Amino acid sequence: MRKLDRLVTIRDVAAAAGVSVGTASKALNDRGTLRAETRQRVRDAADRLGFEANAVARTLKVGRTYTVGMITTDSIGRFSIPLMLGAEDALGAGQMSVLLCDARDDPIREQYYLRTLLTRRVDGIVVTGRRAQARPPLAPDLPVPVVYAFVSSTDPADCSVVPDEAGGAAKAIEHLQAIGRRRIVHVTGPEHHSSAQVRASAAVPALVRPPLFGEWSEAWGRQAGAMLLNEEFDAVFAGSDQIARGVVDTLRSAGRRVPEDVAVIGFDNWDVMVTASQPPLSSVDMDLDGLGRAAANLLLAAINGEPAPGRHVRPCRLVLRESTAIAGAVRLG
Amino acid sequence: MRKLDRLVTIRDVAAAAGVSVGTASKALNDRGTLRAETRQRVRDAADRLGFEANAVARTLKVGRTYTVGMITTDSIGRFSIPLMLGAEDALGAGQMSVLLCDARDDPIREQYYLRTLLTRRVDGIVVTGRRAQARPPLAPDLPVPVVYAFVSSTDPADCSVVPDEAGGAAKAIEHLQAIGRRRIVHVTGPEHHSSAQVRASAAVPALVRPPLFGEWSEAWGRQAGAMLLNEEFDAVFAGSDQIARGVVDTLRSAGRRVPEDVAVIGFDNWDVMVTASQPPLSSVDMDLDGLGRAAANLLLAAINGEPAPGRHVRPCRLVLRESTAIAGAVRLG
DNA sequence: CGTGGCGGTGTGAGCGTTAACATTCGGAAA
DNA sequence: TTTCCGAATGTTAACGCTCACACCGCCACG
Repeated sequence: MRKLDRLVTIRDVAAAAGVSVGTASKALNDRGTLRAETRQRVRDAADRLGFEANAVARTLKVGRTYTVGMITTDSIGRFSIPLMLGAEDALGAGQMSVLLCDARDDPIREQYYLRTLLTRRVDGIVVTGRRAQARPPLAPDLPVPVVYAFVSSTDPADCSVVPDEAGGAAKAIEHLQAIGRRRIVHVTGPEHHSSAQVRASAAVPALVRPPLFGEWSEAWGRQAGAMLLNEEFDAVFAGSDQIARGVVDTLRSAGRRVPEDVAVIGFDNWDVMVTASQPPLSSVDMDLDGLGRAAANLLLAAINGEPAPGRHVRPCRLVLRESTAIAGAVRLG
Repeated sequence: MRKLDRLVTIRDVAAAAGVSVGTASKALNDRGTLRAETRQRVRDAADRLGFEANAVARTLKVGRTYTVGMITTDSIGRFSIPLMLGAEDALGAGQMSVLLCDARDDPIREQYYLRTLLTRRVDGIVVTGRRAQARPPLAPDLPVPVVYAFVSSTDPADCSVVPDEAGGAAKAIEHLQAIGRRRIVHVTGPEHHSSAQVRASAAVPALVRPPLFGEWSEAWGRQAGAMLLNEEFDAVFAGSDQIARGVVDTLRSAGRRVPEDVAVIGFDNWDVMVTASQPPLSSVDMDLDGLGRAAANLLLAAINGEPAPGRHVRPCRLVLRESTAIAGAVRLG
């Protein structure tokens, strides 16, 4: 009796327990008034038959899928992952499942996925990923709430949650100043990239020379380091950990000591870079995991009828390591 | 008329087109025999009303969800991502959507997700992630096919698809020998990790000294490099790109030239490491993307009633860069 | 002129579940 | 004894869609 050719339904359970489907439903969902003995009998039958309620049928009846779509605009990369995980975690706690869609920055793919998600009647959508600039809204007048995480929508009425990159940069600068550095330089990514711009703008009042814009790579960090060698400076604020590492490598092989001669702070707090660098890098952490979690919670709230439109800015955290550890200074992490 | 308080259903479309629901269904799905004019009229009505077929209802009727679950056993990391993307891509081409589950190597979470997926009536499940060893099956007697990607199941009857790590290691060794190196050393990850073991075993016949087991980190690479400095060798096969980079850094700062004095090959072909290293690293590529894609296709086949049980081994590719580029030798990618 | 066949369309059951409503039955109150 | 109430359970109509089948003309053929 254990094995059927089809999956076991609530009717099978009801029959096995000698009750009607309605009663079985009540017993399994703790609704209505039932004798404790009956309830138990139904549950035993369900266990015995290996019954798993069909979420599809339930969905059709009650109108909610308890599923959200997650569209990543850039190809899923180093930034999307913590975001996704944070979001997935927060959503899972809310009994939500996540449909994964990798749109690869291709508008056609994105629209295709959007239709798929709507067809599947997701309760909401979170859009994540890195972008050089804010992105246009997914589509106008969607029947479900949408939250943008890390990327922000160009429509200020959309709900976006983003890190306070300017604030993070400011923290980095302040720390460098706090350990006595006055001649700070900034080397970062491409000027057309809004992250590079925002971080640079926050840093510029404290800089001893104009920011060096380039790429987000270690190679560029090395190159910039070499360019700086005949200038006078005692601190580098880098736009990314990779850049920072490149800079550090060049400086050290040119005989400069880090942090004694030059203190260095990176950005992203990417474990691989930050710990492998010699010395380990102080860095600005955007708390992408928390960002994903926050986005998920905003989405859950919106689904429950309490939308929070607008740009939500979350603080960055400065993580200190040896690359800014001067004698007597605090050292963390 | 455009906006209803509820989503527009096929009845609305049928009514608007002046036909019955059955006819509307046929028109929208290209079934049965219909007058071209009728078909068009229905479609126009559907477009006009913004109709999106309810996949949930269809699923309930036809019994297939066109959804698969993807469970990552380790927390989603550097290895899972290309796997996931490859799988997602291949599945998407088969009209399948992917439910993402991050089990974080926690059996409780894994079972929870498994139940969720079964409840949602997924058509199949792919299990991905890195593991020190083969993992036990998800559960016995699942009603849907399961494919393990990268990890393999301890049950040989399960369908797993894994990279030919031994073959990859052999390729690395052969290449080193082909460029004339005879005194090869191997430094790799922890001995209890099956990847380290397998790769080392394949390399050991060609080695000039026993493999150095340690960690999967750059720091260990540096440490091992230092340990090797007073030995005689002309090539290093590293168990990972991070280790390789650590080794290279140490060797170079000790005055050894790479590749002239010592040729170095890494493993994983992780872009960030491989290109940032100086010189860029030759490396063994496990083609994780292809692995994910293959896993997805095996799953699709199994769903369509053509299971391919057993361990499927896929070849690795050697990617050559400057760290093994001796004068006159071929240089790629 | 009757009949069969076929193109075109409508009808209705059913997928598995839930929830509103109906029914039954025992016991307490009148 | 009748009546009524409430606890316990049964019945059934949805949810939106598809598919097998029924139906209805019309034309061709015998």
